[in-house]
Amino acid sequence: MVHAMNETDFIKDYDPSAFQRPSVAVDLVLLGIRDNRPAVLLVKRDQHPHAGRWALPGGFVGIDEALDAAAARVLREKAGMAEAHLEQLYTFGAVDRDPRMRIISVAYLALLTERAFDAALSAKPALLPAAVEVPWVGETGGAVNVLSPENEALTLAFDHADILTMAMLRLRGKLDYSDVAFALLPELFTLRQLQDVHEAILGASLNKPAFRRRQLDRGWLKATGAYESGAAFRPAELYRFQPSTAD
Amino acid sequence: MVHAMNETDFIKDYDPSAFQRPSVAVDLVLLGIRDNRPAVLLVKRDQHPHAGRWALPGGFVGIDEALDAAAARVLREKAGMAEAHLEQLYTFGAVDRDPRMRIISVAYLALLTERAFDAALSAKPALLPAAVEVPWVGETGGAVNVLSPENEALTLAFDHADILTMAMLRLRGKLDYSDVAFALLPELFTLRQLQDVHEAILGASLNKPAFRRRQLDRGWLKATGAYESGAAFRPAELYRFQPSTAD
DNA sequence: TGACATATATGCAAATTAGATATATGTAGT
DNA sequence: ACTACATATATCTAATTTGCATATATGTCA
Repeated sequence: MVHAMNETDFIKDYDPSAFQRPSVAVDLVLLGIRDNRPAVLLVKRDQHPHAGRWALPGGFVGIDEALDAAAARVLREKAGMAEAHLEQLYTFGAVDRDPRMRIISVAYLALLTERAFDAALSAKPALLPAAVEVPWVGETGGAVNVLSPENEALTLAFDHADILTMAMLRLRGKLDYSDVAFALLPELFTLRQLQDVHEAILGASLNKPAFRRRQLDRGWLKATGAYESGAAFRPAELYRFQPSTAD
Repeated sequence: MVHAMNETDFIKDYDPSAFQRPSVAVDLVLLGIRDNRPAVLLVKRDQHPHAGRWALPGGFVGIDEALDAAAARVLREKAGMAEAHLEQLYTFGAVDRDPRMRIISVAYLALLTERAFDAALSAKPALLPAAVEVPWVGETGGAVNVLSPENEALTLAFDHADILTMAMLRLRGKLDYSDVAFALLPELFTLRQLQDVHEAILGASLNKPAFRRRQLDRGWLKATGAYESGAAFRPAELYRFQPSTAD
């Protein structure tokens, strides 16, 4: 970034409220699948607004930091995680979403494998793994319910319930035309595991042969020839996600 | 918004760069269909970065202004338009997207009927109606080409070509599962007009009976019993968009 | 060795979609 | 008034996709 000019020289031409700028933050929906249910990692607020409530981990965007970089940094700092599927979700900019001051929040969706989810919990024991339920309302889904490990309903801080709702609906919407599901699975997985992930996100059960056919026809799955181990019955073949050559 | 506390009391606890905040702007993709092709309204930059280039109309977000409100204001001020379908698109936050200073831009997609598009042009003659082409690349689409009325290729200012590209791809993606197409049509329209809009956005031609069936089965169309006039052949029935009762 | 649980494969009916074709209905010209 | 014409609208059939049931395969474990 070029800071050669004196900012004030031109800011006034463009931005009458240049010295009353909103702050910009990123908030992360750290999503994984646990026990075949969607789960998010939350942090407990210990300060003024909504103190004691659970919230999405977030942080302010540095003046010389790209949005994606800020999201990656929060992922690193708050979840101790080097990498994860990270995609921008939506930007929340209601004036009073934070009672302290004007904060515009760019929400990101981070998809974690079960391993990564648990690793984050170990690295940051203060994180709460909360189950997420998305009721079926009018063909898509309604506002989410967030449940603590003890199955208590949680009220999230700020507008974080809205953010989480949007994350879940977005995930549902993208599920069958994109490759997001694979971000929730380990390198090698069985078709059953893939179906479990889909069912967890959709909150519905799917027809097995049809699901299998669709997935295989997609051309994204590469059979490894290896099989799962430890099963008390016939083991399933392990597949690997391989983005199609055309894309 | 509550400004009761002195901001500096708590900002420092949360934001180490509190006094070096990015500016937040909104940029609008004002999109309509002209001559069965997608078109956007652009403004000419007369100042420093990218002076002379065409850009998306935009404006800074006021400290006490919601993001959606800022977008609506820009729509009003820059396009002289009271209302239009307005939806948030994506937030662009690369550090060097503006060489002057750090500006995070929340892009909005505004869908205009042909009438509204022309009205904006009359109200603000400085606006340029530019045609947009989205080449088919790998199943979805590639970077857009923007053409002036004289068919010259235009290079947009800043990262506005990226914004426009995302707008077009988003529109394509939503076209057949959402009701966006109706935002581009007048109150009353024929099935042919609806199909024309779809074809313009997809950049492909569709099968007529199949399209007709799908649209009618959706339950969003209400036949009026009235027919178009002025056609030199059999006039088509006029339909009205009626959101389904379930949603 | 056989019960068992699940993976995998196959088959078929139902539903959806694509495409072609036929029919209807307005305008415009003679 | 009649006919050509262009397009709307309706109908029909084949192809494709999907849902679901059933059959077969293959591992563990008692």
